[in-house]
Amino acid sequence: MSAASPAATTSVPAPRKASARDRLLAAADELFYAEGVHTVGIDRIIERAGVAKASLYSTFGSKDELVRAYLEGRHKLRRTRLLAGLEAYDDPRDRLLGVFEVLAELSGTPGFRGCPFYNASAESPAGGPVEEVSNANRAWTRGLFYELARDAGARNPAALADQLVVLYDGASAGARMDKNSQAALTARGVAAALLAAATL
Amino acid sequence: MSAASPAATTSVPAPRKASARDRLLAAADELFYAEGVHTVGIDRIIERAGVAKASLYSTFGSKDELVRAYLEGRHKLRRTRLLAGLEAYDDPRDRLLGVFEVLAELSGTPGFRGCPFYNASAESPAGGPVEEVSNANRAWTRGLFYELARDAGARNPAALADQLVVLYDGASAGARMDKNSQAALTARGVAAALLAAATL
DNA sequence: CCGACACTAGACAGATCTGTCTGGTACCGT
DNA sequence: ACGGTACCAGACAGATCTGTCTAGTGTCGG
Repeated sequence: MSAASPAATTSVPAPRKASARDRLLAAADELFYAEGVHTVGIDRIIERAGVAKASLYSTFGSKDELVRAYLEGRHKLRRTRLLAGLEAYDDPRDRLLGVFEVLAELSGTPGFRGCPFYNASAESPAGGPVEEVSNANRAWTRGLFYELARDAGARNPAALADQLVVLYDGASAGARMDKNSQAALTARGVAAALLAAATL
Repeated sequence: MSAASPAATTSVPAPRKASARDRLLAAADELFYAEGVHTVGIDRIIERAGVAKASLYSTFGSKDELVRAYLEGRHKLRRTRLLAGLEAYDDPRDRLLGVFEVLAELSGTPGFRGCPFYNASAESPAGGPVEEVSNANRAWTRGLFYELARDAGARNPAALADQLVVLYDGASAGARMDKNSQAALTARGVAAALLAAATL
């Protein structure tokens, strides 16, 4: 340990500068999401990341695995963002509707282009890594809605979760296609009505 | 009418064999929808269509224009299928819900892969032909829901149409991602509840 | 000081993509 | 019989894609 010089340390975790891996993931995230995984070539990614091509292939092995890593990053980010957004609410009903508020905020930001999993899936063959991560993401979303529906006292939380998933998917797709975040608020309104009816 | 010899005629409209244009469109429709517009190359299309490359370029001019023609064909087909499906119902309420039944049937067929416009849009740059045709298709859908909502006696047909669009988008996306047409029936159920509430 | 390590720069191979061009065939109406 | 039209088969050009390989740089622990 010792360490005479200043900032001597960060013994294990953090390199002094963003690692090639992190810069690659950041560049892939921006470009893949904005333009599609198939449209964006390796060369564009390494150029934006300022990284050598050999580093990409020694780190990820193939473009497919970089795409998987990109989607896994999106999955993790989405979970933390959503859970953090729900912390603002105490009432179970507000927490459930809060999912749509997080989506409304997100879908109003300039670069919003819909669900990254659906987008990648639309241009990827079935059975690949994209489908795997997408399935995990969808299962997590449905589980979240199930728990929120149960906590809010829904009589049939599984049925309500199915309905909420439809609303969520529709709001995301609609906001993307119509370039307008209104769909998320519309979905929120419907969700509120469904919840009220499910807890009579 | 008449027709002495078998297949004697079809005077003007139909050539004795499917034209190169029609075979190209049929091949493009299958391949683009199943695998994505960017994944499928020109060579695969002309091979499946049994058509020379020169015929493709003299007919459509570019791949982009072939993609536009593919989506325009989908748009037209979707309109006729939907309107034909709604003819089965008289009651305005049934007609409105019939949209979701047509979707349920369609999303249960083997090759279903979600909305062709969304899928193409996910891998195409903004401002191109894909966006144009997509916008036309979405405007038509929303208009249809508006008319159905109005005919069914909704107090605020525009607001109800917005909700129905969200449900429709969500059902389509969910059926694609979960490989299961249940989402359309879930959406139908929600739509029925919304319609009931909107016509109290 | 030195060897391991992480990384950079870029040439290269091989495949694949869009789009063009040449040359030839079959059928059409006149 | 003939010119036009529609079409086919495939070579070709030029760009772009993924992935590999060589060679060199800088840094760090021991």
